[in-house]
Amino acid sequence: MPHAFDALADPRRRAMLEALAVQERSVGELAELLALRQPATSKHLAVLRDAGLVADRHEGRRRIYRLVPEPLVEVDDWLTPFREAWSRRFDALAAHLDAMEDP
Amino acid sequence: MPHAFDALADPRRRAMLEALAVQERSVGELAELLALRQPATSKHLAVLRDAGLVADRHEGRRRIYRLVPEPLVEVDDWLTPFREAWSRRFDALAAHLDAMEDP
DNA sequence: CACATCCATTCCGAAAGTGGAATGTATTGG
DNA sequence: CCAATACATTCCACTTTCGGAATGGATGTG
Repeated sequence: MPHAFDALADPRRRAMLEALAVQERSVGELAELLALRQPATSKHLAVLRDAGLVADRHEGRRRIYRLVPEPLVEVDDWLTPFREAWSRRFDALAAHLDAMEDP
Repeated sequence: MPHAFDALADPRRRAMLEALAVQERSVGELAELLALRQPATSKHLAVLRDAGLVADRHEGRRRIYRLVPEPLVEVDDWLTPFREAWSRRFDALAAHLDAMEDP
């Protein structure tokens, strides 16, 4: 089972997640949205499912995929130690701008 | 030039960024920290550099790498539309727990 | 000026990711 | 029951990625 970061490396898979964040969708709808063929779409969805980022249910002969946001929370948590690093940057920039305004 | 998400897919590169978030380090120090050989370390650093996640400067015959957090801000921004999705989940969970406490 | 150190780069071979075509399976419609 | 629809899966070629070994360049040291 791969990590969420592995699944997020592909831009089409990120686009799938963006689409699923709006509403759940079938494989065919996702394929049309991303201009992908059906097998490629199913394979990308399998990667997302293995990473726990999507889940699916059956509805007639269609398969409806929905977003599972929990792994993205882990990504968000991973970013936490870095937020301090870039807030330091913004603080430095703000101080610099203040110094420019103050003659 | 690859996207930040491509660089983040590898766990060792993520560990490098974590180490560089604490302080800047030379290639040799990173190699020892991650138990990688020097060429492998340099290659991973090249990926991070191409993604704009690190920068380097020369200090004698050593090369010192430092974190460049800006691309991580983009990752953070990408997560924004999803935060609503998982806050909805937490709200639903909280409501559920409230209902359990309330007989 | 040798010689060692620190690192980037190149050249392999192995492994993994990706798309297309074909095939298999379950469900629906006639 | 038979054909069509909606997917998943398998097989195959192609490309990319990755590590190790070897090499080369630049900077110190004696």
